[in-house]
Amino acid sequence: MTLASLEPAGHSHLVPPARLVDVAARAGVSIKTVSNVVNAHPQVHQLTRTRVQAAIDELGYRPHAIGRQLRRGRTGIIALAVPDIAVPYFAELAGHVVAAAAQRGLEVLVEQTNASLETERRLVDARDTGLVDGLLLSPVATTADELGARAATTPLVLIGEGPLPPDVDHVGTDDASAAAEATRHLLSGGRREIAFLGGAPGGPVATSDVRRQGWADALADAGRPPPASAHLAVTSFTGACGAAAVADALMSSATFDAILCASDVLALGAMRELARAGLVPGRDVAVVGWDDVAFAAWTTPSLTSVRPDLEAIAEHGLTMLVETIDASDPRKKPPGDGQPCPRAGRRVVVAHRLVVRESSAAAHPARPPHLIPGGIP
Amino acid sequence: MTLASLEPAGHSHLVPPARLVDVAARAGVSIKTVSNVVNAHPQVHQLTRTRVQAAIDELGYRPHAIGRQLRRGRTGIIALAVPDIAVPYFAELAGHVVAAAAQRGLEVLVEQTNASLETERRLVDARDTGLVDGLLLSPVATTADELGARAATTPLVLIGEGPLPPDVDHVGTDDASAAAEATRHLLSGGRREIAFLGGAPGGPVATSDVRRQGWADALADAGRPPPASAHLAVTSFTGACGAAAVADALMSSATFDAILCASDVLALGAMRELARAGLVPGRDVAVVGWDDVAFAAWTTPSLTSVRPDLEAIAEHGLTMLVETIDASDPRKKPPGDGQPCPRAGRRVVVAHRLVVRESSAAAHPARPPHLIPGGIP
DNA sequence: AGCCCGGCCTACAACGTTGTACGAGCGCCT
DNA sequence: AGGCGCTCGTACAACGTTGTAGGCCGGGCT
Repeated sequence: MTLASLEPAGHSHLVPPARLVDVAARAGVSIKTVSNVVNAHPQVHQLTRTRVQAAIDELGYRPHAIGRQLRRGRTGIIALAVPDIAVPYFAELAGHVVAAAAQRGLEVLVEQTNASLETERRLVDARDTGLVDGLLLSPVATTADELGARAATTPLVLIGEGPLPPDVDHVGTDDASAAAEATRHLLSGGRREIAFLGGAPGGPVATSDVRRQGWADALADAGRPPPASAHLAVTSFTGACGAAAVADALMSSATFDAILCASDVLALGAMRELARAGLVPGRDVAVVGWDDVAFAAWTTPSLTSVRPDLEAIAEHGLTMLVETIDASDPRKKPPGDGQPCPRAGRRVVVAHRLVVRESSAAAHPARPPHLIPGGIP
Repeated sequence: MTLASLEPAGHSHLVPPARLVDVAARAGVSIKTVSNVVNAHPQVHQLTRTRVQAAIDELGYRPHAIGRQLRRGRTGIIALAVPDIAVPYFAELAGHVVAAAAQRGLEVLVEQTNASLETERRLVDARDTGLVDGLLLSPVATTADELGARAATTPLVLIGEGPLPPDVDHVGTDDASAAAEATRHLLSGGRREIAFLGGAPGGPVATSDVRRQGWADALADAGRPPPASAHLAVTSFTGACGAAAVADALMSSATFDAILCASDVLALGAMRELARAGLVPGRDVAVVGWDDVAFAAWTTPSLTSVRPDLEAIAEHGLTMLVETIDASDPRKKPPGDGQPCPRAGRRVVVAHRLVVRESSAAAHPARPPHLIPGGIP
């Protein structure tokens, strides 16, 4: 054994990485035996195993992912497609998806659709085949509609709300119930004129429609169906749009003492605009956000928000996706192929929770809630 | 031509996708000719090209990414490794990286290191070879130190601040200057006791050290070197830690009329704690954040913040990475190999800008700045 | 002694693509 | 008419891995 043979795995980039054939030559066995050692196949004698392992360590051999993928027909990579990874909600979702994927030994490729139909179609059509094993897609409404007709060339699970096609797997929360729950919370706090801030009805952001419906239903149930002026519409889920919509509403002399917002970012913009108009959010106007992103707990006043169980969404979405991938693998024959292929159009509804904070304090408190010491839940 | 041959590319998942050999058979040419058509090689007769293209369209052929990658020795995928993609700063960074990568026809694999040394080492050591062409890494300090010694098996560019090894490419902002600039801004607004809120000195988050130094230097230059009590230390960059550190400082009767924070999230927690203690952020205590993430413009008061040019970081980081990838490709010989390989230890410093908002208003204004109408920049 | 069987290892052939080298056909020039 | 060069297309061999089928060898059985 030479000294050179003992140098650590880290080698200059001029030395090409070791392959199976290199290890095989050094250990004096066939490449298949090395492969068997690497993959912990039992059919290798203990002595041989030790010798091969030594060669592997000496050469710093690492399996080459691409060769392996080509042979196995799997990449171990799934794609996560969201409109914009910089949006806090999608970033937090991605965090959970990446973590859940890592637990399963999968890698996550992030795609940004910019809520563009064309981009989403391209992803679903899987222009380059085989790059990813499956796709986790947060679709805009129109694409979701299409998906029923279009056959996906790659396993697919949808994330989010809206009118979804019946034959594609999907995981999300029950947003209508959540919106109704948030609305009832505001009513029970003595709020009487509750506005809804979100995407325009029938717009590209279907999420808003479902939440808006839950809000309208809850108000109708309470005997106070909302007037048209209580719908505050935005074109995108940004602080600027939230503030602008509230500014418009204040200008048009619409009256409200609470706002249910379709996202925390919108809520933040709304609270800012209220303050700018001399109204104290949480006292004069209650505000409820959606998503419960990290900053919601630390605004002033802190933001009441609907918190979807993102971990469960990631977990169930990934589980379904992996099941579909396994089932669609043409190489592996289904062991018990009796069951009629459960992989079409499953719906998983995960939990949500209304996290109550200062921004939705009961009407007319003794002191402005955002100044009450110890007010943090 | 049968009817079936005209059916669109979207096929059932039971039909295996078309390969080059299928197209070749249908067009009556060799697979290499099909390959030449797909890759737009000029050596194909126009007539043949048309015939092959027809066969491609009829079969809905898409190149198989893995086979291609194996042959070419490239995957077209780069990894972006950040401590936590859910943190707004890293999410926004990722957004720019993904966008810049898409422009270059590259895909981005997101890895979360959880600021763990072990995870970062694993990524740099490239356990599986060949999966990604290169790595964009936002390291914790200790790993960065190691990188000089450890030979990376994959092209590598570092993002961020701190004591970085001299022989690895790096892109970031001049945080010391930015901190000094922010400090001078506070001084010029009449602030006298300026605290710094960030990671503990010498801690794992090297970013804090550089910013802290710039702050301390600026104060020293102004003849007011900061006392030890002006260092507010956190263990992680969360709203909770920011609030707790400020609470501690208020309790210990440290005096300050301004806080320079190492991140916007910390600043948000700090502002909340100030408000809870009855102090109005932006009036009684000025607050400056860092990163200028999306929510900074919409808090109340809106947050003055140091905005690094994330787009430039993504752009330059990716450019360097692609250059290194190209240079380290063993198959392609350097055309003019005269220059001595520029791919080691380059430093790129991108611009930053102090975005002044309400939270750093001048001391003792006539009215609380957060109530001034039209106060939004 | 001959046979079978199980343990251990190897040869071969894919997975789908593309660079290299060469060959067939054709027109043009001498 | 024969040789030359050009255009277009093909055969082959990789890239690195792993499933399948089969081979060799020793021990236990008849």
